[in-house]
Amino acid sequence: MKLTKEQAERNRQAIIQAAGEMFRQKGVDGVCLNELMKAAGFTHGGFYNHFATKEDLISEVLKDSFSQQTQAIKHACELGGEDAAKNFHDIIENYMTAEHRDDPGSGCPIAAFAMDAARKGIGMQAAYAQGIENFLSVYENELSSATTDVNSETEMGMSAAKQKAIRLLITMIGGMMLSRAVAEASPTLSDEILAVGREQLLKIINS
Amino acid sequence: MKLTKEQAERNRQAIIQAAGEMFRQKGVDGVCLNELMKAAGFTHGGFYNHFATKEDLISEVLKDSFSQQTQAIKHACELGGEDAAKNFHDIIENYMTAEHRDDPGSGCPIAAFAMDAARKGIGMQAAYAQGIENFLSVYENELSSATTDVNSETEMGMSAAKQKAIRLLITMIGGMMLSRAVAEASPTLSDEILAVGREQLLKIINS
DNA sequence: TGTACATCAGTGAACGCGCGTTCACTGATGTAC
DNA sequence: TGTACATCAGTGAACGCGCGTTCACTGATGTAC
Repeated sequence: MKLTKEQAERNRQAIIQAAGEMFRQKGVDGVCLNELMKAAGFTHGGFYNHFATKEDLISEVLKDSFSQQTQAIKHACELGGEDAAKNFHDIIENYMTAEHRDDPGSGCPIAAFAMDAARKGIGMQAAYAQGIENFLSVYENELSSATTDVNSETEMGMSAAKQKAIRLLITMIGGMMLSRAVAEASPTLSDEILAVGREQLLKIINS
Repeated sequence: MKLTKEQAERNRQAIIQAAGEMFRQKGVDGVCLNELMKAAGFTHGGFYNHFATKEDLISEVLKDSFSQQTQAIKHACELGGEDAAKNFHDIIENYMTAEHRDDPGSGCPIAAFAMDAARKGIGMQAAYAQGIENFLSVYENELSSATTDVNSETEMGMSAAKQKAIRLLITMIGGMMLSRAVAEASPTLSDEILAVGREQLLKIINS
């Protein structure tokens, strides 16, 4: 039962899509190929028609997740128009929410894959680091268009825009991961972390 | 070859200690009982003389790691004396370093166990959340002793001290996890993240 | 205080299960003539 | 354009390995008399 090239490619994308959600929810080691293929609508043996190894799928998933996220941000910024401060405000209000916290599967890959990137092999970490670099330059660009003084060098040897971008990233990822880490056991604390994180992010934007 | 009660208890502590380091390095799923017991100096079969299950060990390790960390902070604050700003300055300079980043095994359990807490069962998350609550109240206490206005309520429904403590925690954990997540693939970016995180933390202390 | 017995931390082999991976097979698609 | 054959995505059983856990056994410690 060979399929058309187009159908085969759609199936491949379906596997990547399902893996993207499940890996973000449970981690790359928390998902076995059997349940993954079942979620994508296939039996597990067919996996190796599309990918050489699980490792191979993981790097495809990382590339895919990061490019989707970067595209989404760029798109939001273009839709939002010239007012960079308002664009960031919208991004933050979308990011630091209980909905995002409770649905990692369709959420931020930087928060979801940070631990796997730190612990898995250099291949995965390289894909992850590349994703972060791209993400940061989108932020930098948008920040640079907002004000003029952010283009100046700081005593830390990087542009003020990059510094601000990293500050935002640290706070988003730290807030999201911490609020997720206590979400079930201490829902109140989890909400407080989100609220403080959001307020801190707005402070950074307006600084 | 039964041992004295004292020796048996020392051996149990040796297992917890080894597990504490290895779990922080590789995650609780990244360490098998065989290598764990070998690292502690035993054969794997003896594990169940001390713990009912791996789960059981994990919660012992969490309790132990968090109490050690809390003790260390309290101790540092007492040694440092009354100057709370200087105490926090010291804590931050110790935390946001390449040494800490490159040695998670003897480092901060909040950063090391965040992902496992989010994804493993409610038991582990409860122990983790309790550890964070304790940690936050130590910070709150120290912050309250520093200034007077931090005791005021804010519009967010929590004390200014707690708000500040959460801000510090978010930035420490976000900065450490991110810098670890790219440490091998992008050492320059990893260092930049540490530097920006440190500067941001000092800014929070002095605000 | 000495003797006999129960306890229990340690050892190392074994079990059972889940996982990543392989394999023989199917049959529709795409290609060569 | 039609026919014959190679390709290849899918299926489901099987393999091999690693892991958590169990088990029979050992022998020094701790306890009961």
